[in-house]
Amino acid sequence: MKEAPDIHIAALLERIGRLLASDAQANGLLPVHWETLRYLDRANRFSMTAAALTAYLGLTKGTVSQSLNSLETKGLVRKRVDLRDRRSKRLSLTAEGKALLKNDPLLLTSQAINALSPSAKDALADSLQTFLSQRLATQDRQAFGQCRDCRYFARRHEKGKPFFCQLLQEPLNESDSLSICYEQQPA
Amino acid sequence: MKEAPDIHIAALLERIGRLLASDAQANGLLPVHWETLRYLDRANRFSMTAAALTAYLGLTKGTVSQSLNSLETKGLVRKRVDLRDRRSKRLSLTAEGKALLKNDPLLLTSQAINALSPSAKDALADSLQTFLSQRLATQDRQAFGQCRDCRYFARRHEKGKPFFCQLLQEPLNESDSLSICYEQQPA
DNA sequence: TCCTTTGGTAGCGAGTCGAAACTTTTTAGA
DNA sequence: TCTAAAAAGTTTCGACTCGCTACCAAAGGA
Repeated sequence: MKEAPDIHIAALLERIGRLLASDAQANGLLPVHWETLRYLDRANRFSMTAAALTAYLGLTKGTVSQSLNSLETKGLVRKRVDLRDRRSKRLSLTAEGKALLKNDPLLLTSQAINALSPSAKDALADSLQTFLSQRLATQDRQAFGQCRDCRYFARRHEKGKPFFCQLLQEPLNESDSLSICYEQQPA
Repeated sequence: MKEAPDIHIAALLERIGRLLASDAQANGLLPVHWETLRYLDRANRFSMTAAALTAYLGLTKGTVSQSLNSLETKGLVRKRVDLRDRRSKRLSLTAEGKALLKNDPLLLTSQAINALSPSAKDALADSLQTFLSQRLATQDRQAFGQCRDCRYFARRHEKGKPFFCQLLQEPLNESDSLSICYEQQPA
């Protein structure tokens, strides 16, 4: 590996992407379904909507609506109307949905990662994260980073709800601070 | 980035894969079409068949057959029956197909890669290559590596055709040695 | 009040994709 | 040599994604 032209790395990323996508056709679910379940598992309460999911996946509203219908029919996702904004519906994983994530085909991929050396892993994670941010920024798409890395994230030093979102004016707990957020803007 | 758990890296890879796939819907072509054009551009003469492409993409024969028909109708790919083995058809890119590769959406990705430091690039290429080989091996799938990295690759020190394939008993030139091959087995 | 924006749905058409059945050609075995 | 199995591709079918357009209802301004 004496040379590493950019186009070669790009081709590797694309090829690996396809490989993972074809692995993801497990348990009768399609790749986009797995992505949806993972998103709902990791997103905070402000981001559990079809609109946020649409932005995350980079698809159109109609497509996402259909996928969610399919997942709801399968009993993996639940939709409830938001009482504050009655246009919106709040999404959540059902117990079945959460259970299914234990069989996430991504765990297979995770094992192949395990074969890398610790330093290679760190470097890989760094590079991929940088690349992803870069790529999303050039398309004016949200980063969906962790809450705690957001410019609106503040510490209040209170028990139970030690953090605070200055954008939504909402208290945050430890778990919130680790979730990914639709509104997140890197500090 | 103090921690880099395997599952996190796996999720990054999957997310980036989807991102690239949605970019790849350019020029009216679908992601799998671009992958096909790129494959035919990089494969050696022993690997320009639907069967090899099927193994490369990890899809079924039927699906690939349909994709190729679509590309042939668009005038990007040509099919000709192989005179030695009349079951087989030899694929090739048309002039239009080669020209279209100049607009490969992968070039966009390539630019985002460019933002990384040289050392990060090298590390990234290494890690991705290792990961890909690992992943393909566990599924008993071919590596599709470069001809010159194959255990059947030999040097003959003759002009014009300086190399030789000990598996297919065929002379190879410089260009052959750089192509990816269906039969390739890492040395 | 009117008008725009936002969140979501419904229907359409194109096309992937897997599965299975099928044709033709090649190869291996008795 | 005859025959059976394997290999290369094609075709058809059904399920589903995905973009697109049109649509509806709620929210927010001017």
